[in-house]
Amino acid sequence: MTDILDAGLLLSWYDTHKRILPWRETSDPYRIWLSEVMLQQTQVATVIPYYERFTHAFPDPTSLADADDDLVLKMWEGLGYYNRCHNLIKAMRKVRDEHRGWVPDTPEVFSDLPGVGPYTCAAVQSIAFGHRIAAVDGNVNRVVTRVFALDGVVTTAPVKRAIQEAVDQAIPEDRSGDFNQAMMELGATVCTPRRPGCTHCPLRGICKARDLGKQEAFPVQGAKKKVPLYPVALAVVVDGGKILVQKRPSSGHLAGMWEFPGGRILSEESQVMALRRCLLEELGIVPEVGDMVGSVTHAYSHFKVQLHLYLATIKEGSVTPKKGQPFNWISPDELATLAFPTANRKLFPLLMDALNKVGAP
DNA sequence: GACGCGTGGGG
DNA sequence: TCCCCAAGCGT
Repeated sequence: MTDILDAGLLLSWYDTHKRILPWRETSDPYRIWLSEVMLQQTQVATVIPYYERFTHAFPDPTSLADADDDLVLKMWEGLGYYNRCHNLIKAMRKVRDEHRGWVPDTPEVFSDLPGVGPYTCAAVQSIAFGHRIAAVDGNVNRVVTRVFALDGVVTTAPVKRAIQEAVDQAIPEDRSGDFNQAMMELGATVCTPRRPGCTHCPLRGICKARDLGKQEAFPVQGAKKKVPLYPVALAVVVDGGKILVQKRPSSGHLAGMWEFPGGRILSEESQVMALRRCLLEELGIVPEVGDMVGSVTHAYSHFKVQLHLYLATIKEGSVTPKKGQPFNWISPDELATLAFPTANRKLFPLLMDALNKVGAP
């Protein structure tokens, strides 16, 4: 590799063009860490309100470590990738119990914490403590593959090595944190996936992709597989003005979130049949299935669901979850106090309409 | 190394 | 409407 990323150029561009962001107004390692976790696979505009609420409710690692898991998850509700939240809680408890409440200031110790991978370690340790470690995220991948016209699939080992080498060489002794942020800021605001602003890019003079007129051809992505669509039947089981909600297992998909009971509709099975089967299997109850509340579709990262929600009452049996999952009878008002996945939340307004109709004279 | 893991915005 | 993508990590 003949050319090298010019750190001076990037830093002076950053000084002039960086956005004002809440986590850039602090030097608190905890807040910088919190922002980096929230920003994983998540856009700045989405993160800002969550960051503000978290820092207000939990101003330091110990206050987050001492908080109730369900409250923290409720505050994370809607941000997605909920294992980030669970790992964050675990990490803060380790900080409280093993590091006297202080965020570790060495990469070796810090990277041992749950949810801290290579990127987050490099970002926090460089920005908060000045360690000279290059952070490679999606933005950096895009900038570097364009500057050097790296035409292999970006997720393959040789390309990853080349990217790492390029930033390792370029990162300066001074202002390593600002260098990392400059690379990401450039990727986020100028060297964008589509229609990059090459004419006002500080690297326009050395960018090979621009020379070739093929900026948008980089990075080369691997083949994506298309996601399946699963039909799902759910029930609002009503009893004496209360409705039944169930807590998901503490690991896996949507860990620890609350939801309406139900499950996948098998082929050859009607929605109502599926609902009867699932409620018997999961909860040991035979329902009387009533009116449909409504349907919504929702796309997760790796599949889509079509949710069909029905009103129901218990005809036989009492609720005894097969896997010992916690459940709760709540008033409709209390739905807002529990952490629900967005797919379930889409059903809330439909449910309120349905309950008003049933309850009205 | 591949896959599981959310959500909202933009084209 | 649908596809792509965004400051990744754990298994």
